[in-house]
Amino acid sequence: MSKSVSKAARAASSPSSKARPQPEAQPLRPAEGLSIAQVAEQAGVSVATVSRVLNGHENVRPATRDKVLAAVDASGYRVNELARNLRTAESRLLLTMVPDVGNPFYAEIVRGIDSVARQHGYFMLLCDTGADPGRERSYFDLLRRRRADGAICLDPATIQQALGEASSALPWVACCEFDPEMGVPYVGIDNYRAAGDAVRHLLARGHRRIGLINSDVDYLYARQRQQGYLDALTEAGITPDERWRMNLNSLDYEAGASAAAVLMQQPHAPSAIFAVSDTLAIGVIHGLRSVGKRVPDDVAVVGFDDISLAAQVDPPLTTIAQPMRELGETAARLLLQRLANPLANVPGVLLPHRLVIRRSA
Amino acid sequence: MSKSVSKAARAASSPSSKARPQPEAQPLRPAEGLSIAQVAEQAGVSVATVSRVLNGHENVRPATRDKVLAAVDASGYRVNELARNLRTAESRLLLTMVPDVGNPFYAEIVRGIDSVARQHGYFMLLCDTGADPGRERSYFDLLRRRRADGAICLDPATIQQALGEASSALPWVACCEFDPEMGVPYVGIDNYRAAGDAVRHLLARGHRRIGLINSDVDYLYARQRQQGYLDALTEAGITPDERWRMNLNSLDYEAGASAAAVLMQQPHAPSAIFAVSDTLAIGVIHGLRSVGKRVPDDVAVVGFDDISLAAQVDPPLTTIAQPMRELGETAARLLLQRLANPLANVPGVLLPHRLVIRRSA
DNA sequence: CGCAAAAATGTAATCGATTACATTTTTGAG
DNA sequence: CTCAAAAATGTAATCGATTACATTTTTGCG
Repeated sequence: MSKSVSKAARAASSPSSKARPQPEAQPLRPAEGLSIAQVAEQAGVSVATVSRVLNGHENVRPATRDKVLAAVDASGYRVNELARNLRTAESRLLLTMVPDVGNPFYAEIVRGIDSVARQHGYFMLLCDTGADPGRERSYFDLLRRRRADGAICLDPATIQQALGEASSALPWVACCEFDPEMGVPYVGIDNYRAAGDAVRHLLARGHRRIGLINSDVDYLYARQRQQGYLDALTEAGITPDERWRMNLNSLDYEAGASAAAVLMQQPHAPSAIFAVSDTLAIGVIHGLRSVGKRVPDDVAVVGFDDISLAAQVDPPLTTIAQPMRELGETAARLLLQRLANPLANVPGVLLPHRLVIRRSA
Repeated sequence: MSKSVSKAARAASSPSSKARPQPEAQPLRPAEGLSIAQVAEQAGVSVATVSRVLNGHENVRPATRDKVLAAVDASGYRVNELARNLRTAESRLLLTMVPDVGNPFYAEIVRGIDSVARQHGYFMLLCDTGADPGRERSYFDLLRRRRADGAICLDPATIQQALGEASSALPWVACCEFDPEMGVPYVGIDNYRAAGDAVRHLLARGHRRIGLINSDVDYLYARQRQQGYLDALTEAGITPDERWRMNLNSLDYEAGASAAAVLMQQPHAPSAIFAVSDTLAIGVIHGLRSVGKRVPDDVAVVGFDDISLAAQVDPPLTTIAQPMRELGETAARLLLQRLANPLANVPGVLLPHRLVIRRSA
């Protein structure tokens, strides 16, 4: 485990900013596997024929095909995809950038992507962007280095950054966070309307002091949801109070819990809280309980996403359901479309959301 | 989106059992990127020199290095890793097989793997084994096809199958589910002791009717935990009742909820339940509540794993903590060790567990 | 300054597949 | 049976890097 790490290896090179560990003098791994040439010899045909059989081309006589297949079976030959990939100039890998696989919302989207990718013969290269703090070099470089054929980005921070640069020429798709103006294909929901729906539900229940626990307003989705929240209040004749709003830079349970506790310390504390993610909302419920508030009797809570856990907590969470699986599947399909036809302009897609009323509000 | 899928493409070929979509007559994508040769020309040196600069080899005069770097910067050249990988015979990809990324337990392990892999210049190829029902062909074939350099398997079902076959020659590591006899490196915890600890905690609280909600006993870890449970009861002078035990083939919340409901319908229902995963346990709490039982007053619950959510539910979950992050990190390190030195025999590693007492028991 | 050793650079083989194009074999109409 | 067209197969170029080995340049001691 003591590989020497070279100093240079600048630009053009490997993961993030680290230098690529050198193979250390070893005389290139002595090709362990069989090559197509050996199989061809065994079968008494040319490499071209073997390749044709393996790739299911037409124009191979059944007898020949059988000979080849027999040789393949006998030798246990497996295609070397490294070589195939170089020749066909595709990696058959789809890069998926997630801020946090641990967040069940993203996990479910990832499954959607994975399933569509597999159906089309692609595998998924997963990058947990949050895990790597020193992410100077853009992950999109992986595309340029042919590490992946295309990318799906779920991380709002990375998406923002990419939209800022001129990355729109690269084959990628934005998911959940997007800007319709930028010409980058996207999937998402109507965040403005969704947030409005959540707030209107609380208003209908008689709440007038409604808090918002949001993520960083640098993100478009956060601004859209905030605007939906503000407009819904204003339309109901309520002047939003800035002290009801909080912005967090994390979506995990703990963040929600402590934010709720803080919010409740105010003199005119809200009687309802809208959190922009279920993980936050679940933390909020926990935080409220820890300061002696009951949900929904003292404070109502509405979440966002409808992760599978939302129905299991106590009280079951009222939330805005996002079609996570479909978001992932659609993102993958858009990307594949774009790969198949780089010129066609791929549309943006908005999927429907849905208010799921449970007991927390 | 209408790629024709070839019929043949047997053996030796692409993902799972599907045939690889044909490139469809297109005359091989016209090399979009710059090649090292072009950069070499621009810099007025040979390709070898460019390569040496890019890989940080010694013996390059600073002036030359600068020329090359300038040419690289000017041209925006990026290494084609497809070509590099073929030449160096490594994909720099680590395959990670998970039964379900949606399960927070696995998600956290995945992060551990990812972080170590990245530190060593590897990326992670994620396969959600559960997502693909028709997984006839072994995922380990991805190793033989050079799609990945090594694999970490978290899926007990896949591990069992792999241990059955003679896959021990392939560079892979088992995580969480393992058999010390098989010569395959592994990381995990002492399941027998851990389960015993959980049960003994419940015994100490005065419980005598203790239920077990377990996964399929085909899995070693499930058998080990069951044995730990049984022995702990026996040692306390209690004859285990078979009706207190349930085996599920899913670990998700719903499975736990309905199992709990079933368990409570019996005449001599348990006064405590030990579930072998926190997701199950959280479902159990929910299920108990739905049949009118309070936790921990009517029924105590102990979980397993200590996912971050465990502290956030109501009541906070007493559980056996597994060092998830470390499990993942260790698995990755063992694998890298094995890759660096294929001959050395890599040891099995048992990491410590810990009983975390909260309010559910 | 001369010259051997060391350092820098270049040339070309190589990794293992795919496939354009050339060649051979098969087919079947007359 | 003949022969042109169609089908099957083979030959060799190619993808773009890495690197062994050959060659040139630099270094520095006498």
